[in-house]
Amino acid sequence: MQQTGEKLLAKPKSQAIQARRIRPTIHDVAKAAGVSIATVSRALNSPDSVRKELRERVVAAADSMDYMADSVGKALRRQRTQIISTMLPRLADPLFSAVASAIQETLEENGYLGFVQTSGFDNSNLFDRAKRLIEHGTEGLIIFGRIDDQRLLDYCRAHQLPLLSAYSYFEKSEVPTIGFDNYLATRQLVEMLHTLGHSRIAMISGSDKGNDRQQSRIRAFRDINAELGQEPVIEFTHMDFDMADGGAALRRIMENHPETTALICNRCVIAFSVMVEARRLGITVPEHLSLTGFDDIDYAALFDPSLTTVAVPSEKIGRAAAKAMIARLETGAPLGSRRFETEVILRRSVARPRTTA
Amino acid sequence: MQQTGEKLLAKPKSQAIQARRIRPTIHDVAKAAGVSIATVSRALNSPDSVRKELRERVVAAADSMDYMADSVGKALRRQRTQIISTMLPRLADPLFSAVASAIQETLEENGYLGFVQTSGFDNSNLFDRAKRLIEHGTEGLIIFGRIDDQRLLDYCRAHQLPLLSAYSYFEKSEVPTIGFDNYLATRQLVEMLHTLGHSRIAMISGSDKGNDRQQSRIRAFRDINAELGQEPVIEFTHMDFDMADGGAALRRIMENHPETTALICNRCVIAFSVMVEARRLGITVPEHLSLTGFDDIDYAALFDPSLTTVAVPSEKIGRAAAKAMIARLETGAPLGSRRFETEVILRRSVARPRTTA
DNA sequence: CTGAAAGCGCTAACAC
DNA sequence: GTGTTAGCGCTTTCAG
Repeated sequence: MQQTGEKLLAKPKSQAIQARRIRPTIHDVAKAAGVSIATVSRALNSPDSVRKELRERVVAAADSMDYMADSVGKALRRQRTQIISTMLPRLADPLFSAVASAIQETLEENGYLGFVQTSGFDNSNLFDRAKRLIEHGTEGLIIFGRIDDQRLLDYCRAHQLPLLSAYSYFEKSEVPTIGFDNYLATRQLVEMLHTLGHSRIAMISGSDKGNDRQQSRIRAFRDINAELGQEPVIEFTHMDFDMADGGAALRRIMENHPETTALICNRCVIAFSVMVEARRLGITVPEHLSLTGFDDIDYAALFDPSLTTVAVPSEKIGRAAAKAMIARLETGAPLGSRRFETEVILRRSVARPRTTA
Repeated sequence: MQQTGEKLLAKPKSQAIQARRIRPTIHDVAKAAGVSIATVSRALNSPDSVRKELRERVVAAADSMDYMADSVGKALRRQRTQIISTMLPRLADPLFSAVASAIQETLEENGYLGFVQTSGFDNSNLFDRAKRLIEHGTEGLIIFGRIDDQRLLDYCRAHQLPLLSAYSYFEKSEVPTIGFDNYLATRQLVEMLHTLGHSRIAMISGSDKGNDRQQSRIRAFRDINAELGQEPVIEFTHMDFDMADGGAALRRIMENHPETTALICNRCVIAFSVMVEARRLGITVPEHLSLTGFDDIDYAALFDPSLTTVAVPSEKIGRAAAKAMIARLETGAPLGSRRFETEVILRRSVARPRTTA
């Protein structure tokens, strides 16, 4: 390596231990091409600023040894990592993985890379998991759902780390939100059922602890019931962890509220497991009981009967979130909120209420 | 900052431009605690080597400013990033996201972090996508399925980048493989159908280009047919991209080979879309046609009729792959291959063949 | 158009 | 037990 005489003194000792350099560095390329490391850097990053002949020599040398500039060194020097990380409840779930996929794709298209971190469904304790992402150079953080962790909010504000909440939209929010209005969407769903003639509607929700989606959907349902002077029928599952738990909730509802004609499940997976149990119990869907899901994951249309759901533009939301974060990082333009529309997709799992009973 | 007099000359110029340091560095902590940066590093990384009083001062200072050691600087110095990356066909798919999830969890538990990169189903062109991961400091690479990209193999060998193929197991392989034997599993599945009395079996496969899973399953099916002196009936879908494409394959089979009594779908999603089409065509499953999937994703049990599949221990494979890679990185012990067992899960979508026809 | 050198944040010799 | 300092790989002034 071309070092000054002084530095050569210290060199051999430490370096000689390692057998052979695992990955070529800019120095190796410079040596091979007979130029300085500065020229290598320029030839590779801003080719126009280097004389053709030299440039070609550098490129040839770099190619011959499969040189890839080390992003770690680059990041340290440039003080930019181009890493945008995402936190979501789980990865092994069609909904979350669809969002994650859209985000990752968008990042990739724009030369970014991202860590994906799972956090469970409770958004009130995100900081410790976010920490690892931040330590590793995360320049922007996208969180699935509302951020209920004050520590994380404080940290990001104090250290100017761009933070974005994706999937749920909130009119007023300390942090920009890109997503849809869960409250509104649920109201639309219930109104659709009302229009069909259902007046005895029950809800099965996932745990609402630290989960703004469930909270908003429950609130919408309670509000509607209150407006009608009805007592809301809500059962909770722990479907988040156990695929089969929706069945138990269905049994509780059918026992305590046999007059129920329509059942709103706050996640598609809940609806699927309810369907299985309904089949087992001989409850026909939709003849005896109408059933709805939420999020319209691909499988909703494949089940028999096909499942009525609220279609959420998850991919669009994911892309929008990633794009917004990239724009923020590139131009410094402040992040803005954005509301997406949802649509009730009426499928075979919903029909007019049974007349008997 | 405590620098020697010389260096201070160059300092103020460049630093003064930036308003305020976004994220505190080890120098900030050192200054606040009135110690050297070395002591900060020691107090945080090997607390025992620092006098209690000083240690507490350092920790207090660090906490007060939310100090997090920058992994970029750390990685550059230590020449370790603790990043293990994964490449898989897609993310928005229950199978792949289950594997990704298991890998990510295992990494996290062990203080590692990982990038997840999607590559599509064709494993013959992985290098360019892997490049970005390698550039960003990936120390070990886990690839879903057999690696058919010679460039990637060459690169990893030349630069000693640990490489692991997960999900598919191969007896002989340049690269260690952790997974199951697709050929064997398919043979088991077909034999089960034979035992039940099926002799006219067809297969619907996904594209087999660069996809060892499909290739092995097709080969097993061809071999069995050859042993029986039968002409194999195989249709291809492009389900990889279009959820509804399984239906067209079913129609082709029912038209050209109406004698078929059992249908092997090489992925669960194919089977689901076939089920939908069968319903539409009035073909009853399993009475008229037995149906099998592969991979046993959670949804297989929820469909009506529930789907017979080959259960693959995807999570175990993911965890094993991640653990093996970590062990390789920590101890230097060479990566080994490992074969997992699969099991045919007989569910309602399979019955004895219809006697008429 | 090219090279020398500084320095990003950190750890680990080395010196005391 | 603590401080000083070199240097990981890179980009980018600054000279020439």
